[in-house]
Amino acid sequence: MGKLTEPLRELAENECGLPCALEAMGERWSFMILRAAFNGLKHFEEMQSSLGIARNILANRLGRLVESEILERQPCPDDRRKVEYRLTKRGEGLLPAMIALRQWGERWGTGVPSNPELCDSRDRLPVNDVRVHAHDGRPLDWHDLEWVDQSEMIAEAAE
Amino acid sequence: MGKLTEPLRELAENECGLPCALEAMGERWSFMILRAAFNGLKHFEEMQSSLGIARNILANRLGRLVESEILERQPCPDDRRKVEYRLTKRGEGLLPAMIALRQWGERWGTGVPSNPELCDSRDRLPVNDVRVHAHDGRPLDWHDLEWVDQSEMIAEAAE
DNA sequence: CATTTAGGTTGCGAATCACAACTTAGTCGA
DNA sequence: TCGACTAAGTTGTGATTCGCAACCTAAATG
Repeated sequence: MGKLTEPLRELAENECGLPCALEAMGERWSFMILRAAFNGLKHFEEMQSSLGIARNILANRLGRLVESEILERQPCPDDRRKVEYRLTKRGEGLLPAMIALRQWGERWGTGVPSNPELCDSRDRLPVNDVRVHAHDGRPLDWHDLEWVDQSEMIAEAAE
Repeated sequence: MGKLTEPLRELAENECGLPCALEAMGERWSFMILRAAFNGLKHFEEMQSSLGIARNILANRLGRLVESEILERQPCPDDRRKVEYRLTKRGEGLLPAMIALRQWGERWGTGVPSNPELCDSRDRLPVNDVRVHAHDGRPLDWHDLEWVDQSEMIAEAAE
């Protein structure tokens, strides 16, 4: 991933999904709220007391997450005071990013052995570390990566 | 991951690597600076002009990333004005999280087809989507996950 | 020796955060 | 049916942080 010609580097940096992801999830608390949602918390008061976040900030973040369609806001029919915030498919798509971050924090953070551990519910064995994998499943590191212009690939294939 | 008994839920939320990861990477620009580092940018001015970030903010972030030992700050011997910021192993460990975020942004963001594409340099084929995998390699989704208390597992195994 | 470059620092107004108090609508128990 | 309580916010206020521009210092360059 160090082998960039100049025009490619420009593209790689500007036409990248990262800024877009950060626009939705880059603010303080957003990831903590997402984690709470993954852990099954659905209500404002639940999240507020669990996270210890200020109420106005929580209201603002929930609003933004709903706007980004990461959460879905639905008033409860049985108790009309309550509101349910539920993960959308888009929100569920953030699972790998969240777990990768969490695992990094556990690996390189305080060195806590992390208990309870995240497991496959089928066999209750711990999940693998989240990694980048090649097309054929080989795990890849930074130096195995490269930016490839797909239009060039098509041109090459045509030769 | 919704099947938490109350004490387990407490643990899962408080004894979690996520807050620790966010302490290091949760501020605005941190991930963009990390991406720049992965793309081979090493110098202050390079990053500043590439990212369009304010100089004081960049200085502050680089300082924090060095403090967190995600980047390493080394004065260049050949030109003693220059300073090199290099990824540490700890910093490289953030690759999966960054790629996962980037892929999410590409998938759910503007819908841009993302060109150039991140590829395995060995065969120049696009990498897989970053996912959570079980111990045996099966890809897992949110509902396949569960928190397991390892001390309980040991107790169970002893039976 | 004057100019340019690299990597910052400083000052200041604008935006965001955090804490507490208040509000509004709906529920519950007597 | 009425007072107490709960859920989900909103408002006000001070403390932080952000972003921009200008400035600074040491080193290289011509």
